[in-house]
Amino acid sequence: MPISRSEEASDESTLPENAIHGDDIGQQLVLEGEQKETSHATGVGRTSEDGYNWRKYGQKQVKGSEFPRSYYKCTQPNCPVKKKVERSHDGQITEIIYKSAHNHAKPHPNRRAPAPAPAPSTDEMSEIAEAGETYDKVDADSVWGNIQSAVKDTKHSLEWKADGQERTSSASVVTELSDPISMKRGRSLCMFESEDTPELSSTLASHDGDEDGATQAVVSVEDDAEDVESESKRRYHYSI
DNA sequence: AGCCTTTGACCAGCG
DNA sequence: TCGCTGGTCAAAGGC
Repeated sequence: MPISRSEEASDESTLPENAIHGDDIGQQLVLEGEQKETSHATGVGRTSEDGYNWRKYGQKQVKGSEFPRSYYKCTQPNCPVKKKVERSHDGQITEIIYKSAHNHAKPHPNRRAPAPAPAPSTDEMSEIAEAGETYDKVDADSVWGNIQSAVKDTKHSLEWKADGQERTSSASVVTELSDPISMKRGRSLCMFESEDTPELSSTLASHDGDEDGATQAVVSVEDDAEDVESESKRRYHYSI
């Protein structure tokens, strides 16, 4: 069931750029909430959790987990990014694995694509190109570099009986900054690392052998169901 | 009309 | 070599 989170919107708007800058080899990981990603149809609202647009291209029941894993691709034309998402029966995301890095800027929240035209192509380009400085501009809009929004909704913890590994999941938040820039930004904003971030374990693995510069970011969302209330807190003090 | 989700089948890697 | 598993493709249907 779709939990209607209040907002994807807010997510998006609040969730800013976890973008990475293009070539970086980036490593990024983002944790998303669990909103249903797509409101469907053409239009706005397809951006999900991390602000990018994703298209689901497959789903499969994997062995270790009792929940199916979904496969998504970034809809941006030349963006190689893919992500695997596992979610529990209530729609809560239990794990997200990103592969590769976006080579484009994050689409604007209310806009589908970066607008091909006229305008400014500089915007996104510049972000990619000179992230550092441009960020400032961008910042105006979105302010922080890359945080992830969290997951919320923890209803119960489920047990992953997997083969041996057990994990309770429900959701939690993970904040991870891998980009220097973001780091910097994060720091200046003092937002991450909420003191109450429960246990979130995130693993980041970069394989550089895989595909050129391919990266994989694994985000495991585990958490204590009991923290439900901390959710709000968890929302990271995002304050500008 | 366009794009997305769903779902079964196919393919490749590994033990 | 065979079987298993994970990942991707592609057709059909929906919004």
